[in-house]
Amino acid sequence: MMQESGTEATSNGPANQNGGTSLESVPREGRPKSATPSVEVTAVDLLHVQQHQALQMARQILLQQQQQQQQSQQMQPNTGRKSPKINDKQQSLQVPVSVAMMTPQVITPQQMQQILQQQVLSPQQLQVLLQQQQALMLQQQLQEFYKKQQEQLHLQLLQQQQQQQQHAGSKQSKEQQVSAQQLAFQQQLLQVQQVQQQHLLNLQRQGLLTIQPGQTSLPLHSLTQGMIPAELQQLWKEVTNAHVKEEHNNSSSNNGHRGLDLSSPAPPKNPLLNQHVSTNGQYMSHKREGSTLEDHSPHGHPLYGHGVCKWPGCEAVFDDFQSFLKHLNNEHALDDRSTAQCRVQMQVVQQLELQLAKDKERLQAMMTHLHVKSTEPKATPQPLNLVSNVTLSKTAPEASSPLSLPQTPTTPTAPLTPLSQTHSVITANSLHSVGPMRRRYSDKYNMPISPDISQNKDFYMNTDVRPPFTYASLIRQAILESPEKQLTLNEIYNWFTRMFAYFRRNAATWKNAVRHNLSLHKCFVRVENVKGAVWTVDEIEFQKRRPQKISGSPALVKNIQTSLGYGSTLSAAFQASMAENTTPLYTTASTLNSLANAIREEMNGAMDHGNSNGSDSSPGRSPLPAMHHISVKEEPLDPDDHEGPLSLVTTANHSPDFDHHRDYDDDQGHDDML
DNA sequence: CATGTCTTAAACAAAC
DNA sequence: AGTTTGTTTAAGACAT
Repeated sequence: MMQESGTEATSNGPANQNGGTSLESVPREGRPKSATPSVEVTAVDLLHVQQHQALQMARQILLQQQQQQQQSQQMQPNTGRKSPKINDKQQSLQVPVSVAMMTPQVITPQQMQQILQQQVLSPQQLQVLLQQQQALMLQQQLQEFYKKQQEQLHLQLLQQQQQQQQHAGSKQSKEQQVSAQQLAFQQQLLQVQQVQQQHLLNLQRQGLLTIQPGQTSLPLHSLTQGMIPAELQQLWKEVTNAHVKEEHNNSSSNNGHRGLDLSSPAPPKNPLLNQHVSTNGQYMSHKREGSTLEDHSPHGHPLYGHGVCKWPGCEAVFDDFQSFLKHLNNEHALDDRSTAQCRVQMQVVQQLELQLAKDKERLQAMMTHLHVKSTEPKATPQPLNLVSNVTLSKTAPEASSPLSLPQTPTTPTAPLTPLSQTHSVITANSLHSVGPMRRRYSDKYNMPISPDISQNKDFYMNTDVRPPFTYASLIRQAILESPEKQLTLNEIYNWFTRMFAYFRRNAATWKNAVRHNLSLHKCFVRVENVKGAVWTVDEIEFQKRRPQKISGSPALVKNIQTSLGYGSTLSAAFQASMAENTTPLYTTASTLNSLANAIREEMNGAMDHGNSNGSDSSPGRSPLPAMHHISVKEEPLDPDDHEGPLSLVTTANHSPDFDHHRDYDDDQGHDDML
């Protein structure tokens, strides 16, 4: 119980950190409040701040790129591809002012275009950026709309008052008119509020905005804060007024005009956009269901749903479709505003499509890359194998050549891409996500981690990521990397900390684990020494301890191959170690083990690793309780002595005094070595 | 669901 | 007396 929580805590900690340092970090974290202009922290403010952050980032990147570009193409007027505005970008970057929007947060289409084209942002970032842009634009339109409404309302009220005062007893008709107008405005106001609320809700659902439920109520005041009435009014006029005839163009280009609509909050009307968004990325789901609803509307008009006009910012309510159509024709006809909206929307869609295309492309590239790699994995491991050559003892065949080299464990080989994998299956797993740790293990069971380790050496050395290998694998690697294939506990510790940034923390935990593993696994053989003891690896045991699942996996083949070529390699290793250690009795003992095991291995041949062997391997190791304190674990008194090979091993090094005496003498003899 | 592996935690003991 | 090194046991998470 306690352990569990503790476990989770420790394991989560690192995971989180990883997330934070890596891509996951979307602009939602802590950010300075200074960005918020208004005093009270409202939902809108929060939104702004978030957006601001994201945009800030994007802008910075853009700026940098701009500078670079400028440097490269300094005096060139505008080679700009599309618009001549490119020159202005520098400006607009710092104070971006899009046509209809005034707040600095908005990224101009050009900027967006650039971001997209240059792919300076990750897909996720882009996603967020786009979403936020949309949200922001909506927000702004809402602001403007509301502002305008308020002002008009004010005006109306004033007028009304004046009129009332002046013509105290004037005609009712006039009064009625006025009050009717008033009512209309109030209604509109209400609508706006609704729209806004919906919008906010949507934002919340999208994760763009995180506020407590209670806060959802509209901070209308804040919306109007800091706005310049005149400008707003004008803008609003531009955007809202103007009625002409045919809205058909719009409906025909229907898909195009909706991104920034005020009505976006309302259930979606534009399936296309939704599609894009959803195809594109992760945030969607939310408005999906809604869209189908609108089919209810008799004619399935995309701008009409639930008796509400869904034209951006309209939300007028209609009892029947006819009146809606009429309204549509009258209110939302072809004019500057509409076209402008359409244009903007088109751009949005374009960008989304562009992004989608890019992402698709990228995905394709990734897939092909990984595929290719999986087919020709050999290419990578070899050059990198300087370090892992020790691995040879296991991955015999290829290693034979590097064997001659004295390993240089410490030299940081220049690995390829850090994330490249030897075992490149294209599963999400193989992208060994930085996140959670253990789950990946099943794979690595089968695989020779060594190449992977060496390939990603730099990566693991510098990144606080938990390596996807078991302690046993790592320990083995550490030991095998050592010149003498033996390490003291402390040296193992050091290897861990040296090779993995991850193991520079929580020392108590992982050290305990290391010790535990050393003791637990038969494959680690402790050889005593004056100074204490060194640990060696019994390759055979190591191999033995994880056969089952191998079936089918390429690793299996490799393993089998390995085992076949084993004898020679091992003997080579043996020779090497012998050469290094002049008369190391203890070494001899352990190596002897290996050798014997190797022989046994060869005898058993390929089937050894398969399943047939399961019978002898597993029983062999478990029932050996007694002889733990003996320096060489190879239990001489193995109950099931059936296995010929094993008994062979046993005979080779078992005699009790062999251990003790020898240890003694050896130690002294070996001190120099150590 | 049973089983095996891996990890983490922790108690203990012997050696340093 | 405190630390290191080893050994064990227990238990939870995962994968098969």
